Amino acid sequence: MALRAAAVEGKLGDLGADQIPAEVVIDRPKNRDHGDYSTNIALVLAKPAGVAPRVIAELLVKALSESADIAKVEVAGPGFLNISIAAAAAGALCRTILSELGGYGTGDRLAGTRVNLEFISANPTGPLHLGHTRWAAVGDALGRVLTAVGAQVSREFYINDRGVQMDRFGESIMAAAHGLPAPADGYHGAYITELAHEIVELKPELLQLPESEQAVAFREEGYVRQLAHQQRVLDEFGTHFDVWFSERSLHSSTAVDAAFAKLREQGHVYEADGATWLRTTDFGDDKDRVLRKADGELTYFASDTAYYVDKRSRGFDICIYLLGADHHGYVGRLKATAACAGDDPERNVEVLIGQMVKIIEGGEELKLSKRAGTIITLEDIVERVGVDAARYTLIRYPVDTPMTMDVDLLTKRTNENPVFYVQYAHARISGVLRNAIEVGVSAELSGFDPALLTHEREGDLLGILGEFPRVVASAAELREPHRIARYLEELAGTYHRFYDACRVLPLGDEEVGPLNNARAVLCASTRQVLQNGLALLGVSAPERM
RNA sequence: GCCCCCGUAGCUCAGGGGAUAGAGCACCGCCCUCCGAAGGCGGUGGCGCAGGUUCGAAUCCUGCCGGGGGCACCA
Repeated sequence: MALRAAAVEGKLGDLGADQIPAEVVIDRPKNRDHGDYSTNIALVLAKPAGVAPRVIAELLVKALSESADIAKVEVAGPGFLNISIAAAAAGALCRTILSELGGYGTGDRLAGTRVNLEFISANPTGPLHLGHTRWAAVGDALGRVLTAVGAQVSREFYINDRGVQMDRFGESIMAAAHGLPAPADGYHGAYITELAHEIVELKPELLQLPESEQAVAFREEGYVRQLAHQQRVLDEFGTHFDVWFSERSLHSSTAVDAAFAKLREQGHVYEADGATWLRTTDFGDDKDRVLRKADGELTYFASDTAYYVDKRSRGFDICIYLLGADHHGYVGRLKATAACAGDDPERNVEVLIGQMVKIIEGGEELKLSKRAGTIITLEDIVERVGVDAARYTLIRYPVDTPMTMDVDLLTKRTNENPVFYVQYAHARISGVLRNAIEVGVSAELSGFDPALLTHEREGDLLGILGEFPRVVASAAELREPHRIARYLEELAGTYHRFYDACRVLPLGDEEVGPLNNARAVLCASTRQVLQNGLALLGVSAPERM
């Protein structure tokens, strides 16, 4: 595709001269009649060149039609250039896919960029709920997508293991251990009693401790178990973290002091009313934030700030935060904090805000979890629909739109259910390829003749297979893993239509011919791309269903 | 009051300035003696409103209307 830029330069010398863009935007037209690819370059250049778009387009047509890979070039509408690729050139894509295998679709757009991806970051005081589950799926997929374009990604879970919530947690378990109801504003739910029983069984001596020590002891025991529980649940969900970062560790190390020193150095820290403040209003925040309260205690904001400074000191170029909609107020202060630390808030900090998730079953919204008492947990979801369906459907929507998970839909095995639609395509191809071996049709590249793939549906399939790398790149760039899912649905549909129209294996006692082989190669290529895409979502690609 | 998100088909939602705005469901009608019908094909039907930028706007900007969420020396 790059050949054209050179061709243009000489002929457009008329007026445009050297302001010809290095890259030309090439689209896949929605309408098949407009060729395999199209470009608006003539429309874009018309104004600066002072030449009618169609004149420029005609020049390009001449240059392009010299290529053997291009079957047809046409000027259409106001000056669009519609390009059709020769079958042989289009089919050669299968060679690329089947030699790159799992590497097909990856790129180097973010090579050398170090990304810190923080998500979920729940308190270790209870089970993970529906909102966390969305992040568990999306955050993990985003990590995979960023990695696929070359970024060095560290996934981090920030453990809020400090502060009054932890104390309430300890007190609640202690109360349960004594058979008492949870204190006001304490934690409820069956899991608290379970934790209490478990701890008492193992360490009955805790019950003899003085009350204040006892609450601390229960807090710590509960903390260890609840965190381990979250880790296990996430592990089973297929979401893995590189770093579990404890808020306490910020305070036991020199991180907080280091962060304060850095901020003072930049001149944005001041004292007022006995408290220590960060002047975030210097950078657009609506009010300054307290770092250390008048009573000497550090605020939660102080921890956040120290954590951010720590991330940057560990060498991350971009710190991505995935937060729930109820935290959108953080965006301003997070960016301002970065600015206070001397960073570029536009480049170094990115915040993705996730909207609410609802879950319905039998037409009714689910609100109760047996175990957690009130909230729907990650485990409740997995129990109902399984890991694949949960992950897929949570990733399938842009995070900034509220979404509803429909349990009944997700357990259906029809094309209403996008997870199964995509997985089914994979299983279907797997079945065809299994049969191919039996009847002696080869899906190997040796002897593959791409020029045989001339059917319209074959062309459609090749076209969409070729788009995969661009989809991955844009999903990474826009931090939108849902694009992968949408692409896979389109790919699956295109395959089903191909399958319907193009017989892969010979019928009855027909001889095996080169077209059978070529189509089998196309099937294998499609299966590979489905696998690669599903892998980016952390969803399995079953051989059979 | 200030801030964030969202208004696209009857429903659930896609759509990074491009040509005739897509998919699933729902409704009507088709396609299996043979590769997985867990599928495919055809029909019906839509960008909240008003301006602006542009050769071109669902997309970018402003205002309005309608819905959801958020404001802390809490965590």
